[in-house]
Amino acid sequence: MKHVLDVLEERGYVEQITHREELRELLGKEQVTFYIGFDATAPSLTLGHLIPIMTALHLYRAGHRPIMVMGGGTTMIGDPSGKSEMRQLLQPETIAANVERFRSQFSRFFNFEDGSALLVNNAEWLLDLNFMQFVREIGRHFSVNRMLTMEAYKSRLEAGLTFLEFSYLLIQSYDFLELFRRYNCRLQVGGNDQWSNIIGGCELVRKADGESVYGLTLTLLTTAAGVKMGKTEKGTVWLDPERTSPYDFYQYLRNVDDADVEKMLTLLTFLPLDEVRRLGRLEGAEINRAKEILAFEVTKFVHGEAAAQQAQAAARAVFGGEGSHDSMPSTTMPKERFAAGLDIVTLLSEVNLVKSRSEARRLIDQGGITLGQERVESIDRLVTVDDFDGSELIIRKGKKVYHRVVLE
RNA sequence: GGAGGGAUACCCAAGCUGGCCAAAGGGGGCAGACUGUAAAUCUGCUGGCAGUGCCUUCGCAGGUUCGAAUCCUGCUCCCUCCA
Repeated sequence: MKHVLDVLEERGYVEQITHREELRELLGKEQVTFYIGFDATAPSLTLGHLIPIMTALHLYRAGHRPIMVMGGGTTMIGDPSGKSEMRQLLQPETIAANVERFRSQFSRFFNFEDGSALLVNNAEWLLDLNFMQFVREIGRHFSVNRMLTMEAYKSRLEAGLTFLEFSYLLIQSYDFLELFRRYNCRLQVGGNDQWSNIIGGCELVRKADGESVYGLTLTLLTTAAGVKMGKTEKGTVWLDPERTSPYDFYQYLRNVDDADVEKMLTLLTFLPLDEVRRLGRLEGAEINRAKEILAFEVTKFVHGEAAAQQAQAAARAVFGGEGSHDSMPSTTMPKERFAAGLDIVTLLSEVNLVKSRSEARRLIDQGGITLGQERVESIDRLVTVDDFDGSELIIRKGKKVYHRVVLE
């Protein structure tokens, strides 16, 4: 069996490692406990979080023990790394609520029941820290001179950095020490923007307890154009189906740039590399096949097979013209509403296809609305029962947004 | 605590010798054409309501004025330098 570090490197997850050879040897000879921390700044994990999750799973499958650390404590501070301005401080209740969401989302991917994987919240040991004690025992190991030269703070040293945030590095470093002491955790994995924080932790454990621990950073999910992946016009692509429906999730992946397909397949699926390479080589319209596989596999991973099947069927129905429309977003409206004809602008805003009536007018003026097969030419267009195909009417906005109105 | 600079629409950023400002320009986004549910390109749109009129908007609250993003007062937040 291939060494797990080689697998991670081959698939392009790894950005930097502290002591590569030592770590490789350690991972090869015994079960290693490692941790990945997650900021509890949002009420759901996002597409980008799949990178650390996939990495953890690769290690997990190779027999190592993951600790998924939820930042119930660290989020009280807010990591300034790479940020150009200070984050809004979150309320403790909000953080606690976010942590609970994460807890259930992580449970999809790991088995926390049998102890093969652990789920912990750093609020447990951070919230009640005593400042004097902390500064004396932990603070003395950190050089401010050194911290000031760190790339992660560069933009902040120009724009302003408060001590609150500057202390973040110590807090996260302390996490590593705590996890090392509690669980013999010897490896911290994180996004590449976490490099400074991770090194901080490694050095702290070394200085405080004289033990060797390691750090490994991951590539960030970006498009070929260098833009952070997982952001859309509607905002972030969430893993929570209530925030990003499985259909939209599927569509997001189905529509990635040609140039990104191979990378996404490598990072976000478990498909064998030779298969990924083969799919990545497809040209022209053929590459759509690879995109379908990407979308299906990742949706299945996150939302389960049934949801993935449904999303795929819905997408094919809409774009391929076959299959049923059942999974399309739809609104049920009473038949009487259309008896005298309902004006198109009102209809569009009632089914939430537009944010305002002005937007609806604009859209229609520009030929962006289609009812069934017919493009709407006038903003005065009345929609009647005759426009329905049986009891349903498919409204299309632009090329990709569909909505079904069902009569009742 | 003292001195100076700043806060403009989703973001960046003009305007700030008062009316011609719903507010230049860029980015982003949306729509159209071309396509492969791609990229690139070109075109249009991008506060709300309503057929060219009205309403809300230029950090917040007041004031001056026929009229204010533009002038005055107070407040909040941010930055820089000094203590």
